[in-house]
Amino acid sequence: MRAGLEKNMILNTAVELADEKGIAYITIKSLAEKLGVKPPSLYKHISGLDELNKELMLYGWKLLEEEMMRSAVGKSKDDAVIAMCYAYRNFVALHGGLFEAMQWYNMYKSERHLQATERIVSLLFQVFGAYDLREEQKVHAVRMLRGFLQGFLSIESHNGFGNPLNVNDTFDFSLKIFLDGIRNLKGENSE
Amino acid sequence: MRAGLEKNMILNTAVELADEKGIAYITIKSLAEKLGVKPPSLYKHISGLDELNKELMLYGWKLLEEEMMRSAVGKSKDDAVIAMCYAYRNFVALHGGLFEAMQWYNMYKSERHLQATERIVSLLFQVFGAYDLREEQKVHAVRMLRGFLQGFLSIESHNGFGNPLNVNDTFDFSLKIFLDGIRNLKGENSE
DNA sequence: TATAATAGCTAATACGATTAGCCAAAAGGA
DNA sequence: TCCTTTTGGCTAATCGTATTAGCTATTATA
Repeated sequence: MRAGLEKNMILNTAVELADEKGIAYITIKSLAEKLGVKPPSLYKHISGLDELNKELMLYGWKLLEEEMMRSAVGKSKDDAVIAMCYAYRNFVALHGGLFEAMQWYNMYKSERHLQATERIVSLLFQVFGAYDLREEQKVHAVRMLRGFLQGFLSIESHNGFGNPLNVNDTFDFSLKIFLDGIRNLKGENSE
Repeated sequence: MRAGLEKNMILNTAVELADEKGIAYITIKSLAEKLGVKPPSLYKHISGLDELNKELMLYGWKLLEEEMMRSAVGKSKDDAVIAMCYAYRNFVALHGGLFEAMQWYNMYKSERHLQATERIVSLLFQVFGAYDLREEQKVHAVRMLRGFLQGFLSIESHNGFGNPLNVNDTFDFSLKIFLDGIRNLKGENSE
């Protein structure tokens, strides 16, 4: 009987592996084992470990995009921004390993990767359209938020915040400072 | 004649390798080659690739700490914060590979790593001491800044900001929003 | 039912990390 | 200076994982 592998099954298994044990445990060997198959069999579905990691990265960005989009449906301005940030945060909480993979493969700056992140950037950009901002202010705002989210969530997911103070509160605190700042820009907009 | 290796020479060479070509190029093989030595020779100085990566991570945090500290000497409040953020940014610009290594080895959450980052956190915390903030507000502020810097600089160093708009401006924009936000907290301090 | 395509397997290969064990260079003391 | 010890670098061997080659049974299909 055949195992009935599919590329998607392999990807999903890789995601599980990464989320459970960390990205370093994504190996052909462990994947094959988890799928109940011998290592060479995987090559009938993927070209190698490298492709797999890239697929994983793209899959992660796509999933994140969907979550963020879904979270912001029917919301605008601060509500939308906050919803999307929380969606990102929940995503990382649920998919720490996948999130790592998304970062790690930054290294291999590829066109596809840029496109994948670009979609999320557009999403954010769209939400900031509801604020009274100049174009370049929107770009700055999106970049700032991207940077903060990526760094903050990376640290959080690795338990890098030593202080026992509640991390949720810090997240809210940060979003508030950010959104207050964006709101205050309006006044400077007609200078 | 002996090659006269030293652990520090190996570390420095690894840093060069990482900064020039990326963290993935740090291998025993390439290191040995760059040092004009055969791979097994390295084991007389280091216990293996894993230790090397950990040393690299610690070395990076130490270097960054020094740079940040140096940058803030004789400064206080906004000036100090801005100086330290720029020191961080310059560090990443100069040591993209080392910065990657510092992140990558987050994976191996170790006591030494926590201690290494803790020193930088204290540094920031100390600077925020000059603001009129409650203790937990200081913690929040430091965390927010850490998150932002790590994420933003990671994206920047991988050329992840597609838009041609000047990235310096975004950095300044972000610091301004952050510092304005911190300053505004004062008013809420006695509630 | 015969044929073609293909998924999974075993065996073989490649390559980097690491270990074992040898030997000459350096260091240090008489 | 000569002897002894330490040690750094080397070659050869081992190990582990990725990947390829080539076979065969299963599945799809005409």
